[in-house]
Amino acid sequence: MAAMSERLDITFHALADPTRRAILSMLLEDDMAVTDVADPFDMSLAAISKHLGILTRAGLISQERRGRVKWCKLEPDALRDASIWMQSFGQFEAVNLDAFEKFLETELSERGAGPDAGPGDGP
Amino acid sequence: MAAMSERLDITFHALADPTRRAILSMLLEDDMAVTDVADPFDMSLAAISKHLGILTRAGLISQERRGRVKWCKLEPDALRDASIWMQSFGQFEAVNLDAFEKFLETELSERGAGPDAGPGDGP
DNA sequence: GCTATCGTCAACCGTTTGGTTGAATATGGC
DNA sequence: GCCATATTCAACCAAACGGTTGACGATAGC
Repeated sequence: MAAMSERLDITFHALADPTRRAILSMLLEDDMAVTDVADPFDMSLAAISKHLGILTRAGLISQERRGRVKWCKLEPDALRDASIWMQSFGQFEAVNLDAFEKFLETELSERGAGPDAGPGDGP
Repeated sequence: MAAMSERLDITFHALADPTRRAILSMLLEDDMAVTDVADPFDMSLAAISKHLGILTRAGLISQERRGRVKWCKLEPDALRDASIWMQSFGQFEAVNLDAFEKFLETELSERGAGPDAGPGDGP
């Protein structure tokens, strides 16, 4: 399926930039306006706007305009295809399977505890 | 952790190219020599050699020279960090959790059945 | 020792990327 | 209506990307 391949291109490319991953981390905590997203970065607003466009095209976030403010919201589902693609490479390695079992365990036991700083990778 | 961020940059960038993902798919089935990897692609050997260099630097494959032939081997462990990073964005979404539980189920039930064509995305 | 094969290197090319700046386009509040 | 705020657009820039070609360095086989 060619469309799938293109989607993976776009998704992985979007994730291959530390600024964009940091933005995703920030959005884990809450929806944010574009200006607020840009605030902690040592970079022009226009640059952040471009990054947000790339994340939006990848489906990793959605942007909704309310008044003059555009709100950015994380869309974690978009990661699923890429994540599943990646896992297909691990499925014949016992080590990797263990890693995912462990992930699920901690995921389940920590369920309900709010995020504190996201997965790291801040600016 | 800056080193972690850089590793994610390199890993995701390596995955953001259809040729490189196709190479990984091919290596799922067996280890291959550089020339054999290049064979199905409509592209120069030098170009494939560069792609293999990028995959190697990302730790996604390893290359071992035996005689005049250089063998390429998949290293699925390198995907683990990136995969775990991705999952951290899904962990507050029940839908995603379900997806991973389902993945684990099918993974466990299909264990032992050899791969037939990899996860697709061929050239 | 020749010659063919395997793979990389170096130089080049056009395109894309990630950033800048300044102007433009809403919308909101008084 | 007017000014401030929020966001994007357009043009530009240096650097990186993905590809080509041709020369080159090893190794294998005869």
